[in-house]
Amino acid sequence: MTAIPPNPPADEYPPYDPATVERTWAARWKERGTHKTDLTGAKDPFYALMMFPYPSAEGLHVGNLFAFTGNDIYGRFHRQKGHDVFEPLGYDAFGIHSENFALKVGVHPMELIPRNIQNFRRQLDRAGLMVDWSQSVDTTDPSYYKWTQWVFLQLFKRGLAYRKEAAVNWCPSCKTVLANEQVEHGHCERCGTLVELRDLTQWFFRISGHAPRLLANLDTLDWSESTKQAQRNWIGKSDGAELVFSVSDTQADAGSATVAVTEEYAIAEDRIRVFTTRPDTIFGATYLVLAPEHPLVDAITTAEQRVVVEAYRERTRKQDLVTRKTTKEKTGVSTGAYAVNPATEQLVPVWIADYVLMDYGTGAIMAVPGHDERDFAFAMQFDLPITRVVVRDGEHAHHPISVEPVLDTTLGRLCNSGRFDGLTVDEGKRTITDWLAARGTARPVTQYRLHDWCISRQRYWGPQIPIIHCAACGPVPVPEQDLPVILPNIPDFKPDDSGISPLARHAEWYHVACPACGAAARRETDVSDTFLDSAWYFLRYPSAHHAAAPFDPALTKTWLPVTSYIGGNEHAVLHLLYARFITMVLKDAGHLDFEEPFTRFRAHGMIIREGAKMSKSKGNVINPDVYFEEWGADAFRTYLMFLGPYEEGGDFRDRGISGVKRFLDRIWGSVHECTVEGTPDDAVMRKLHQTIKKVGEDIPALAYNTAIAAMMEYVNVMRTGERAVHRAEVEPLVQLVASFAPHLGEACWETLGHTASVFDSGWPAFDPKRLVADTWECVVQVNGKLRGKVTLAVGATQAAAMTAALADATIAKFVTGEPKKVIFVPGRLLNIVA
RNA sequence: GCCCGGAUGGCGGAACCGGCAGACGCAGGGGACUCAAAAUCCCCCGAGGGCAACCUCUUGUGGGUUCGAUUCCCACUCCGGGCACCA
Repeated sequence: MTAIPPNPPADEYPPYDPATVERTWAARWKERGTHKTDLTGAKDPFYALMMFPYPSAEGLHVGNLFAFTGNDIYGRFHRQKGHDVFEPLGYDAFGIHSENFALKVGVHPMELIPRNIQNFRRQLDRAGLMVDWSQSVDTTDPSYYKWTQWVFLQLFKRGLAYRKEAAVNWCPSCKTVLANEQVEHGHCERCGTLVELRDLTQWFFRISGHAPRLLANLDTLDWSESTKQAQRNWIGKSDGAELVFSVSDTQADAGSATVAVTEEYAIAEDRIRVFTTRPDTIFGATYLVLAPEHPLVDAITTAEQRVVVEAYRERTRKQDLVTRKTTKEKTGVSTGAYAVNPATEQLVPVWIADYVLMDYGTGAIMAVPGHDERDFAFAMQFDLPITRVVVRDGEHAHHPISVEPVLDTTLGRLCNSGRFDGLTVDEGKRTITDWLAARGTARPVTQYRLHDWCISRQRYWGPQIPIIHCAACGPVPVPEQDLPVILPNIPDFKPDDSGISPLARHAEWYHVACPACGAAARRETDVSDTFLDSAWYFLRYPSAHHAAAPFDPALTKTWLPVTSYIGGNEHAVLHLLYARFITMVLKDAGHLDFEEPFTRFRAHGMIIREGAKMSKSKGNVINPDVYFEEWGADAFRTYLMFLGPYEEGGDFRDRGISGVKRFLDRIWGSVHECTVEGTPDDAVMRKLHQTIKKVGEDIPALAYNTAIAAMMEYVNVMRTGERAVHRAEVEPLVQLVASFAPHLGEACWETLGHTASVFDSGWPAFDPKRLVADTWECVVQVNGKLRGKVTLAVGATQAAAMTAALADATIAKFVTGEPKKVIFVPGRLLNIVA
């Protein structure tokens, strides 16, 4: 055992005290304007965007901090790499969430929100983010929502904003309409209340028309695959055909259909259009089913049947999903009407059932019970004919009725399909669609699941939809020069069950002259969805002080589209889809010259705590203030980045921070103790060059946890025992660690004698020649099993390796006789196969 | 049901393009320094066997390809996320 030299005198330099260091540097950054970006003079603009927070009363969530820190490191790194980095942040402060909280605590949102923002700002300042606060946005500021209203008008002008009476999602607790995206499994995303359908006149954005572009562009974007996949699922493309069945007024005598045709029919429309992805199975379509809300239903049902149908409609309105999803049993009613299958020209009965949905396709389906699970269950229930029209190769082709539907027909061939027998499914789809199209009873159709975006909210806390309703002129846009429509400060902002915004109660605001004809008119009282506020905020940051337009053309050209966007995947189908849509529309309107706002997007993971999701009820919510206080922002930031892969998140454990704090302590110590005497150690310098390379590769890949591990490894090598650290060994390390622990980075950089910011010091270069030693350790395997190691010179031949290996007795004893085969991978291993 | 991820020590997690499984950190054990404690520094730390040199087993399960598999292929189990009576 070697003697351990005594500890160096600890009082020769100040100990690492995060509170002092962080206070000092926060003040200096402010003083020196370190975080201000030269927006007009930037040569190499790099827009590092993070999703702006909703300033809740609870204060900054550790999830926010995790997200922002990851973005901050990315931004600081690119600044060191020589880019002009712009890292803005603002507040998404409108919306139901804020309003509900204001109602709960009985404080007006106009009072509450500025208070919350102030608290957020205090916490954000403590976190050491490189945010340029001179370019912030607050969605509730009239200078911001003026332009949100302007965006609405751009859509209105292009016919992309329209009003219609529709069954919309109504949350009886929040007392407002919700977008489809805000309904989760039939429940309100915010409060969990069962959502009802209500018929109301609402404003919609025609996003569905953009579905093909929104889908196709995804292939060109550098985004997290999971996010792109979520958008693809949500847009929901299906290729198929629309087929036409004519309704027959002839009494049918078709085999198993026993329902008599009543005399009451007054058929308004004599054709039923259905959408199918399987036109090849048309010969197996033995009945039709209409959704209860289908416009033809009333015309072909008796009063008696309508009672049943009404019950189905009621169930749909109430979103009775428990009944709908747990019972496999199908409910339906026969109408007694018949339609003509365009392929077989047979009469098929028309049914009404609530397993067919009005808001997808045409609200009517052709049922192919031989090959669809739901149709099969329905046919069994009501004794409807089942025909098999696809058969797998080698199977019997003529089952009269199959006992079970044949679902996987991807490899099959058509049967019972007249002259199309023997075609594959894919051939059948094409050939049959063409054949029917020639007869005028089919056309190829692509369906999308994406619905138009309902943007009206019957609430108070949002930007007014800038429309004036005039009896003579209809809905008239508020002239652009009259924007913004200012949100009045009213005390009674609580919504009621009427479905009308509280603002309607304020006559002085509500009544207004029509901008077109001057007649008495009334203001639109709905506000727009919060997601409209956030659908364009990234366009505003560079132009935050621009009064004449929402975004300055020159600045927009310099800074957009966004270089890098980092945020949570919970916004994969809400915010991220809407932002793409709005950008596309603004491009089409000539206001932008790009149509995709975010060149690169990465979804970060989620932080859980001790294996469980953080929640107030579990009491395991992290208050960042406590950790800032106890460990310092730098250690807290670094720990958040260390606890798992950034894109996956990780498990927060209080005790884990101590390791990171120790790591920062050791850097502090090395910087203060380092010497310029002597020369740096070769092996240490080799490790340093390897570390520079590794960290420089890991940060752009968001592999922060392994970047930190690599720096820790280096510190272990550099500071082993009590060896004297050379200045050249530690100086580049300060540059590497600075983006993780920015206050410490600056302080150490200053200690090393620099006067400018470490973030303007560049990124250290590594020398490829210094990455490798002149010998390497060769792993020796015998029959694939590790049996030993030998040290070889770089460039050693296989023969030299063999000689060295066989000289080792432990290895040699496993080699019996002449080897059959030898695998030698220079730099890696030698495998002797006996 | 369909589409994405994922499963590795007591714990969080590493592992380039198929080449030493368990880097880094936490927790744990031992030691140095100290009157003592903290801090700091050093050593050990997947399981089993052996006095030891060493040996055997081990990356959710079962197969396969390969000189060699955490990594590739096939089948399956479980967990997380998206979509879902979507025709």
